[in-house]
Amino acid sequence: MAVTIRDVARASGVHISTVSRTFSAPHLVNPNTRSRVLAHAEELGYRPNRAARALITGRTYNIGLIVADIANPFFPPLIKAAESQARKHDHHIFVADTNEDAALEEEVVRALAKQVDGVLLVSPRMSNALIEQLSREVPLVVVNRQIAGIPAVVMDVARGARIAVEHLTALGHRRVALLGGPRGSWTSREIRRSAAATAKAAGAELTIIGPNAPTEFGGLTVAEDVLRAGATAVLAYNDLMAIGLIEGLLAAGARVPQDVSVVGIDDIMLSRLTRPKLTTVATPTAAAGRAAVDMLLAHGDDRRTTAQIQLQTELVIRDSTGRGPGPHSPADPGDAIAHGGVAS
Amino acid sequence: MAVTIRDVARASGVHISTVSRTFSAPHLVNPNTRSRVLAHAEELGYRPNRAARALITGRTYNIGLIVADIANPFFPPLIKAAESQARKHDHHIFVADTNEDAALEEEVVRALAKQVDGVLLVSPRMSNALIEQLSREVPLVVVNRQIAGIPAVVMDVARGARIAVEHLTALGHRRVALLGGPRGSWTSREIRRSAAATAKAAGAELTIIGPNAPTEFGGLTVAEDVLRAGATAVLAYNDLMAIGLIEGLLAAGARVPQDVSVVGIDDIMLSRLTRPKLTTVATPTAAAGRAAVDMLLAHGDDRRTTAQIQLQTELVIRDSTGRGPGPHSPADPGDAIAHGGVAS
DNA sequence: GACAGTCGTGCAACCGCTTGCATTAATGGC
DNA sequence: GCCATTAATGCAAGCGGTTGCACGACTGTC
Repeated sequence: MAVTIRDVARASGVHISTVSRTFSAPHLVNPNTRSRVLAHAEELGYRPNRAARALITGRTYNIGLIVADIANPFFPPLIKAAESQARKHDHHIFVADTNEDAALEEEVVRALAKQVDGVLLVSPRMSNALIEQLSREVPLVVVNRQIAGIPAVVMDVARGARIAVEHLTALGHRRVALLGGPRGSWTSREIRRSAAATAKAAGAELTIIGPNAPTEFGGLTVAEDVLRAGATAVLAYNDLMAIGLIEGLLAAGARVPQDVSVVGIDDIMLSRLTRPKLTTVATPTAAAGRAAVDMLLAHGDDRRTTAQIQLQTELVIRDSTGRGPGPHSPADPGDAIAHGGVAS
Repeated sequence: MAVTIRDVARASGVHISTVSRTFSAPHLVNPNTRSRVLAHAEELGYRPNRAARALITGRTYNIGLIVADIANPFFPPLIKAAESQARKHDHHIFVADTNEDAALEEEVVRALAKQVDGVLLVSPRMSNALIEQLSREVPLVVVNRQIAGIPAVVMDVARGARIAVEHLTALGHRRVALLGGPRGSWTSREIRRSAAATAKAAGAELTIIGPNAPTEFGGLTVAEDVLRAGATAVLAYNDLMAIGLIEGLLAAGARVPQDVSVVGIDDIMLSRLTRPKLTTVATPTAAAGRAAVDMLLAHGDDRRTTAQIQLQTELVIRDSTGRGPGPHSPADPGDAIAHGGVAS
């Protein structure tokens, strides 16, 4: 039913190989023949079947992109950037959502493996060992995870967490809570490690709460734990949790930032729109999407690239952080700070 | 390099057709042979190549899903629902983002056509004529558009718009503005038609502003137009625009809802989190995603299904709407209304 | 005018898998 | 004990393309 290369060949009075070359190696066919073939192809509405081509060339011109949860506003800008970058190279993106489920991740990678030229694994939840194994089955670029020998794009969340905690301690906070992310998240571990070190250096106490679901609900449900811990400041694994936490705190009668300061991570669009506006660590998600696609496509050429690139993060101070009970650093004017500005 | 059916056949000492049948028609092969083949397949790590299978069977077990803008929070829940529904039927979803660009939509449909069993076209921007033409090239289910002869899932936004406008006029608003959506949007036309009729019936004046980009920015930039038009109430094409509008109004010194009431459409997650919380028309996006996948898969069986299903919408009254200058209906208690409740 | 070198095209194998048909062996009926 | 069934497997064509190789027709050179 669909029009194939054979139909075009018949109409143009040439062999199928000539039609094939008209599309995949035009310089090899006589300009006259070429235009005749193109005319017939156009007329018949012929479109090369990429899947059939892939069978023999091994190139599908598709890229798989696996995320934990599309509905988490952190991912769409990354997906969008990856998609438009892929399109520039005539590739398409196959997006899959794994519902934060490590087992599903593995299944999806395997299912996609044969129909894509490579897979972008964004914020994976599975183990390093499994990722290494999968990377032997299909070219893989990992985002938000660092594994020796695997090409990766990571955000410098360690620095982000450090600056966020320094911001809080400079404001005079001495009891800080950290809302951990989901189990299996490399980012969450990085944040925890960095926040702990920074808090210690500043002589502040850090209470770790979690792991938690990286959602608004995950933040909402731990509001009581935060209050019970006596924390006056909180760094959340991501903005969604931070926003949920603020809801929970307000519902429990605590004021933000007067009673409790809250810092998120990601700087999703939402963060500018809530009241109070969220102070957060901005991560360059679109840049990460583009970079990951570029790495994957470069990957194809000089086989076994294992480059890893790190993107910078920035603290964006808005309205959800203010002075704590302790002495605050004179360098940091606290609640008199410029709102919405970018620090560091 | 990848292990194929031939490797498994060799290892098991059977013909490739037997291996093939072990996977695609197990009842045709002797249980002993089958388990031997399965054991060798497992050992070698064999996975059937779906693309190769598709070449001959015509079934790819993939579904294309095309949205205007993944970063618009309206879409992710739909995508997520579609994906999990597709997975139940062992299908995968190919997501593409067209950047609100009608020309790109066409290109993407054509590019996907051969690698999917069908395409879900969500909130298309292209013309009906073009959609009809494409539906001859690949099974298509359209979401948020009604075209004779094309299977579709639509939300009853006409009713939603009517109830929203009735809500506003009942509160005493007599000058209502409508922020139109993007050009090419069927939903936008439906809303306009319904809102106009409802306003007329209620003796209110309706000013149409737009078309606009269906984004926060699109709403932000028309805040001045709204004030200039003297409207005391606004119905926006979607929540994102409504939220942007509120920002713009606040920035211009107007209070919401005291000076201007704002109603959105979609009930995206964000709407519960802004201040004031947004009154909006909830659309069943997840249900739409599931329904669309079901229709597409059913489509395959009894060829040429042209069923169209309509999903209901509901007004969710929150904090962005309040009394207007005119007499308000006693049936509607205005700003004393239960917040967050679901009306109608 | 003979020869080497291009250029353009056709031929046929093949990518990994499915499937109609042929073949063989085992089963059962009488 | 013979024939008709049935079950299990092999054979080979083909899905829609790509590509190495061969071949013929032109070029230009001397």
